Amino acid sequence: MINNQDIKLDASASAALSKGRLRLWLKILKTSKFIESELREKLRVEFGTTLPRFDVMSALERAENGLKMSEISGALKVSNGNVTGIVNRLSVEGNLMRMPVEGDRRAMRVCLTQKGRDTFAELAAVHEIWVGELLDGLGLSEVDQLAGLLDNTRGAHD
Amino acid sequence: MINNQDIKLDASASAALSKGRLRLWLKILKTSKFIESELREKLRVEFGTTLPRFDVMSALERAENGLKMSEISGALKVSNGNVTGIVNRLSVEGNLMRMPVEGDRRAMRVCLTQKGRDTFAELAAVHEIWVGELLDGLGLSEVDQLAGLLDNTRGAHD
DNA sequence: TTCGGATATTTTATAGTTAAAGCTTCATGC
DNA sequence: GCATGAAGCTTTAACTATAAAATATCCGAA
Repeated sequence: MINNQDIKLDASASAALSKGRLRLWLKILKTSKFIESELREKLRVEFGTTLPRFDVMSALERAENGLKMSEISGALKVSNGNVTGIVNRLSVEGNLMRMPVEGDRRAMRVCLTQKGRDTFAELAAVHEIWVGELLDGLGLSEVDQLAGLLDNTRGAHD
Repeated sequence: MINNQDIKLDASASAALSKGRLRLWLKILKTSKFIESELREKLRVEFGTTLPRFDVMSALERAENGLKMSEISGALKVSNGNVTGIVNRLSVEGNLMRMPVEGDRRAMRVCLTQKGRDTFAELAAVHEIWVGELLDGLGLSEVDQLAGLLDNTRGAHD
C-alpha cells in the first residue's frame, strides 16, 4: 500500500535526482569546453592549426590505408560537407592527398602525406602532454573511476 | 638511492598515467559531444531553436534586470561578436530587447521580453527532462561521485 | 538494358565561433 | 578644455558546423 507520504517522498527524491543530473551535465559541459578551448588555443598559438584539422589527421593516422570521406565524417561524427572543407584546407597545406578509389568513381580515399604524418606526430606528442597537464588533478585510480562512471551514460561508447 | 629499475618503473607508470588521462579526455569529450548534439537536435526539431539561443536566454532568465552584452559573453565564455549575432536573432524573433543603459551610452542592457520568458520556461522544463533521460544510467550517488571527481580538474569551477 | 533507388561526395544557405580591427563613448590626467 | 587610453559594442574575415539540395556513380531488378 502506497500512501500520500510515500508519493510525496518519491516525487521530491525524483526532483532532486533530476536537478542533480542537470547540474552534473552543466559541470561536464564546463569541464569539456574548458579543456577543449585550452587545446584549441595552444594549437592555434603554437602551431597555427585547429582542433578539427588535428582530429581529421588523427583519424587518418590510425587508418593504415587512408579513409574515404564518409568514413572520416562517420569517425568524427560530423557532417559530410564539413569534412569536405577541412580536407580541402589540409590538402592545400600539403598534409594529405585525395586518391581515387578503384572500382568506385564516386568515392575518394584520403591519405596523409609524409609531411602530414610528420606534422601529426609532432602535434600528437604535445597534445598528450597538454591533456596530461590539464588533468593533473586526477591520479590513476581517479582516472579509472571517472571513466567507469562515464560508461554509465549513453554516448560514452563506440 | 634511486637505481635504474626505479627510474624505469617510474617512467612506465608515468606513461600509463598520461595515456590514461588522454583516453579519459577522449571519453569526456565523446560523452559531452553526444549529449550536446542530442539536446541540439531536440531543440531544433521540437522547437526550431538552437543551443546558443537557449544558453543566452538561460543567462538572461537568471538575471533580474537583464545583462549587458559583455556580461552575457562573460557568463557564457564566448566572444563579444558572437553574442552580437545571437542577440540580434533573438531580438528579431521578439524574445528579448536591447535597452539603453542610463549613464553609459556605449552599453546596452539586454532583457527577455514576456514572450521570451514564456518561451524559455517551456524550453527549460523539457531541457531538464531531456538531460535526466540522457543521464538515466546515473543514480544520486553516482552523480555526486562524478561531480566530485570533475572538481579535481581545472575548468570545472567558476 | 534500362530504370529507379541507394550511395559518395560536393555545394549551398544559414548559423555559430573566434580574433582582430573599428567605432563610439567614457574617464582620467594635464 | 582636451588629449589619451580604456571600455563596450559591432563589424569583418576566416573557419567550423549543419541540413538540405544537387551531382555523379553504382547496383539490382524488371
